[in-house]
Amino acid sequence: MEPAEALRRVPFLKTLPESTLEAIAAAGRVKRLRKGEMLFAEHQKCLGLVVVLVGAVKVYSLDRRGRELTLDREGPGESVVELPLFDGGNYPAGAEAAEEDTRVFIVPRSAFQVLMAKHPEIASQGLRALAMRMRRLMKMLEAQALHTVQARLADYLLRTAADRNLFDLDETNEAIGSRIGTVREVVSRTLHSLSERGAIDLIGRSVRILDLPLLARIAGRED
Amino acid sequence: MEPAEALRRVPFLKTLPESTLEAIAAAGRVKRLRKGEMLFAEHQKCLGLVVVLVGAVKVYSLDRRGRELTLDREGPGESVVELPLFDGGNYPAGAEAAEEDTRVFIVPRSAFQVLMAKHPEIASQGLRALAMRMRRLMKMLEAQALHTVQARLADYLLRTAADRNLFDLDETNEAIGSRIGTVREVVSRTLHSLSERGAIDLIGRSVRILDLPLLARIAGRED
DNA sequence: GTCCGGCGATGACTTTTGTCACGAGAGGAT
DNA sequence: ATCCTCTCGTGACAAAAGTCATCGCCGGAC
Repeated sequence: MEPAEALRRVPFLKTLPESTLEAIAAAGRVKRLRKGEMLFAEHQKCLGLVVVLVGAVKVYSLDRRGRELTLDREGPGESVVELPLFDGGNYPAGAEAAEEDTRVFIVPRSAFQVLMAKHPEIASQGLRALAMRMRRLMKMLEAQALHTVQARLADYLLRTAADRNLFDLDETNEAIGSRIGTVREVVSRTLHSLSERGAIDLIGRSVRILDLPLLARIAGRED
Repeated sequence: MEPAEALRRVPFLKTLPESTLEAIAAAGRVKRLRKGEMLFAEHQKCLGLVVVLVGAVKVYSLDRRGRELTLDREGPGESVVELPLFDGGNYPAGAEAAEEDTRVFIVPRSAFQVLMAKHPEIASQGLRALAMRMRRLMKMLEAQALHTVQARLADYLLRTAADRNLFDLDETNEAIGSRIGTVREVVSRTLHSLSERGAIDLIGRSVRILDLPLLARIAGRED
């Protein structure tokens, strides 16, 4: 994906005139990363506006014993942790490439600030972008604090399924664990227990939803 | 506190000219609440800009079995859950008065939007306000997912202490539990275990920090 | 082909958290 | 004073989650 095109997809930039986007695209640079390579660490100073061009970036938080919580995963055309871009603070989490040969586009914060001063609509659109992230975060927090692993995993499955009835788990149990705040063994066991309860059918890495209402109930969805 | 004064304290409004604030103050109304009375429920439509005048408002999330997680507590001059104000969605959490005879000031969202259109600096200041909340939320999420109850409680104590060496717990164990994502019994026991480990001294409801480095270590603070 | 590394499954525990039940003290209301 | 109500503390369990160790499978590297 070309930088200018990627920028055009970013929700809080897409209203800008083409010429401005191209000017911005000229002010940034591309960075290539290998899978697992760090893009930035928690507490690090803001790199600027970071947009994924190719591959994916995983945003995560670590505890000191190395256990990891995946906060987000950004694909092409998505921007990575805008937070410090807006408030001038440091990164609240770390990020690394989640795929081989990931490419990101980086525009220094100073250039972005000039842009923001000139285009006040960026702020109001940025507000929406942050608000969306915030809602996701609140859901995650609520789930961590109030739901069991089984509920969180059921929810993960429902999200991954995206209305399909049959789908593959394309993340490892380890990665799923990191997303829902547990470890690989527990993911494995819990998947099997969901299967025993008749909510899903599990063949290898493919999942068939057998009882959608049950799964939704386990996930704690009120709808 | 007078409405105009309260508005003047809100971070994303304080840059506005006095006359504008007074106009806004004239467009809103005061609502009184008794302790425990609900201000709004999760999923409810946005009331508008809500600023606490007197007392305090607790923002919380509930699971279906009634267990509660306190997300925030806003005092006089603070605004309550601005999120839906900015993105037009519904409330992501519920809120109720945390003190007897709490008073809040409510400006309908439509009036706020007119204001925002006229004063673009509200958006950029609002961005900062949301960013701050988001950082708090990320910390909470990280703590829930990766830290034990003991660590979260130690962190709570450090925050409550605010550099003092001796202080009182002015929330009940139940309320503390709701803040750190557990239940009252566990708070009680964990306080005593912190005391046994020599980190604090516990006399009634007053806490003396005996070993600050230890407490910080238990809390998982890297500094 | 053979070896290795990554991944999943699982048994056997341990630790951490949550639940239930009960008793006791403090303090306000009548 | 005498109730009530709220809150804390605690024992006894139960349940949930995490840890450790092992095994088997698969697929890629050589």
